[in-house]
Formats: sequence, structure tokens, C-alpha cells
Amino acid sequence: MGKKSDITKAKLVDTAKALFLERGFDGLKMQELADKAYINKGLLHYYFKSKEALFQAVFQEAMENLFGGVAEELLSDHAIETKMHVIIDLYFDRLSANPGLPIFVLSEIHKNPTLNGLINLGDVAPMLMSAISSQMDKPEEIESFLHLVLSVVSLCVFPFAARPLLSQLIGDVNKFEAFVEKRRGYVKNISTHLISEL
Amino acid sequence: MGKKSDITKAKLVDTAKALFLERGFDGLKMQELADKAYINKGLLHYYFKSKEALFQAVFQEAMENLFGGVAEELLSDHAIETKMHVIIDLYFDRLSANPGLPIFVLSEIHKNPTLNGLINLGDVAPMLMSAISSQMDKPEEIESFLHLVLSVVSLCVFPFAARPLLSQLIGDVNKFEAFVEKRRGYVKNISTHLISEL
DNA sequence: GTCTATATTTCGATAGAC
DNA sequence: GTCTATCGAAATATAGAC
Repeated sequence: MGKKSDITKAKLVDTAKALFLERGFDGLKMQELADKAYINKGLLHYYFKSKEALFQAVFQEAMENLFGGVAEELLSDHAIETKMHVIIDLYFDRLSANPGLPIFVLSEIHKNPTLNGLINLGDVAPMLMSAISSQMDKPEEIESFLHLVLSVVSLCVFPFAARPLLSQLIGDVNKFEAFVEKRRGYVKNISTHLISEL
Repeated sequence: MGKKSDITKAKLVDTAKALFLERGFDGLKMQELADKAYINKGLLHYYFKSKEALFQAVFQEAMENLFGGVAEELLSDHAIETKMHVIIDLYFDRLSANPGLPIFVLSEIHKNPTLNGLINLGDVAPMLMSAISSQMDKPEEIESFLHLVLSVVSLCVFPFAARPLLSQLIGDVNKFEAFVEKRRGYVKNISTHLISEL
């Protein structure tokens, strides 16, 4: 550890993360990646044998970044309202730091549904579902709870997925962050109402 | 009209719509498009001088399909609750018929924010905003109304944007349509609660 | 590890016969 | 209009010197 080559690889992976999230798998070209990482294409293939191998590393981390901790919180012993507030904070924190995450993940899965199985969403989905199911007994209650979780996630994630449009709607790109911070409180507030609908 | 060549062009455009929505601008290759439209690349460039020209036609229609009628409904003389219900039905109807629409539009705008200006969103955004603003007098009320509209749109659109994930969460891809139909009523119901928060 | 050079394929687009 | 043939550029990936 601490070797110069580690720095090179780390810079490569960081650059790949940023560029894949910006352009998607098809949009990013290895040449640009090499340039922005201050290396050349040869070295690039030394660290990752193919574009797909590099992409999968980036995509897997993105998935974990987007879904990690949610199932755990749903399975916790917190009150439902607390759970929702924790999840809301979790999403607003992460997405404020990384707004391109949702569009990247959703778009790549849309274009290549195989990613669903390849990555460990094969674990995440059943985990989430069992987390949701374990909250309730009857099938009807399970479905209601699923609607609640989906609503909360929708309200948190969608503004980031639609960020360019929303920025233009607000009129000033710089106001987006401020708007989103206000929205965090708004979503927390209405999550309470959604719970009382259960 | 009614000429054989019109049929050829129509089939080309239809195929382009389907494939661009499936793979995005970078993901779709002209060769595959020509094959699936049962023509060749030469003829393809006869109808559209470049890939970009063809894409813009498809994208513009997608934008209209995704946003058309919303501002008009917001500007109508309906009661707020009616407006929201109309918009909810509008989105669930359109997206059930064309589930790939949101991810396509949001992803392409994300990758190329210039599309924001190129297409007539330059019209749509101020139009939407003025539609929202015209509902209320004070700035505070305008922002509240914006939150309401954003919430309703989020609840309608997000399940389609996350369709592959949601399908897996439900367990059966075939159940997605049924789930979404139930969700239409759920969203209408909570839209009423959101309005009372104004 | 890191580089240059190159192999190989595929891309978007054009030329020109019919 | 529709086709075949092909151009030139750009793509991913590999080979081999250092």
C-alpha cells in the first residue's frame, strides 16, 4: 500500500466513476478516460482488462451507494416514522453529494436489464422485499407498506433524476441546492401523512 | 401521401423511436436501426442526413409526449384537486403505454444538457413555471405549489423510471402493470392530502 | 508499471449505379 | 427512392520495448 501505482489506479477509478456517471457506458470512450486520468490506453487495459470490467466495478459501487443501508434501516427496531426520516436523510445526504447517481443507475439498468442479475441486486431486491414484508403480517398490509416506501423513495430521488429540468424550472442552477434542502423538510413532513394512510 | 416511400419512412421513424428509447443516443447504432427497419444505411441517410438529425426528431416528440398538456391543465379553471387528478391520469395513461419515456428523456438531458435549450423545453419550462406562478400570488405560495406539483409528478413518474428494479422487487415482471394500476388510485388519494398541506 | 505502436473492428457518412 | 460498395475516422484491445 501507499505505492505510486496505487495512486495511479485510484486516480483512474475515480476518474472512471465521474465520467461513467456523466456519460454512461456507451457515452464514455476509453481515450477520454485515459486523457482525463493522465495515463494512456495501454495502461488502462493493464489495470482493467476491458471496458466492461471497469464499468462493472463502477456500477457495483454506485448500486451500493444508492441502496446500501435502506434494507437495514427498514429492518431496524425504530418506529416507522423514524425509519422514514432516517431514509429521507440518507437519500438527501447521498444524492446532494452525488446527484448523478440515480439517473446513471436507472438508465444503465434500463439499457441492460442483465445488470439486475449480474450485480448483487440479486441480493438487494429480495432483501428489501423481505425487509418490507417483515414489517407487516397480512398481504394487504405488505402492499400498503410497499406503496409507502416507494412514495418516500420517489419523493427523495426524483428531483435529482430530473435535476437539469428542475434547475431550469427554478430558473437558476445555483438555486437547486437550496431548493433541495427545503425539500428535505417538506418530504419529511408529508411522510408523516403518508404513514397515517397505512 | 400514401406512397410506398412514406411507409418506408414511417417504419424507419417508428423503429428509431423504439430503439432510441431502448438504448439511448450512444447505444443505438445505425446498422442495427437499418436492419430492424428492413432498409440499409444508405437509405437511412437519405431520409435523415445524420444520426443527430434523426435523434432530435425522436427526442422532440418524446418531450412533447412527456410534458404536453401539463401546463395547459395547470392553467385551466379546474379546482386544484381536479387538476392534480387529471395530471395523474395523464401520466399513468401515457407512461403505461410508453414506460421507457421518462428514463430516456431524463438520461439524454443528463448526458447532454444542451438538449434543454435546443428543444422547445425553452418554451415548456417557463410555460410550466408561469402556469405554476399564476396559481398563487405570494412567492411563498408559489413555492408551495411547486412542491405540490413536483410531488405529484414524482409519484407518477418514478415507478416507471425504476421499472426494472420495481418489477424485480414485486417478484414478477407481469405484475408490474397491475401494481401500477393500483398505484394510480393510491397517488390520487394522497394527492388530496398533499393539497391540504398547501 | 508505463509507454508507443499497431492490430482489428465498427462506426457514421458518402458516392454512384440502378 | 433504394441499393451496394467504400471511405475515413474512431473505437476497443493487444504486442512489445523500456
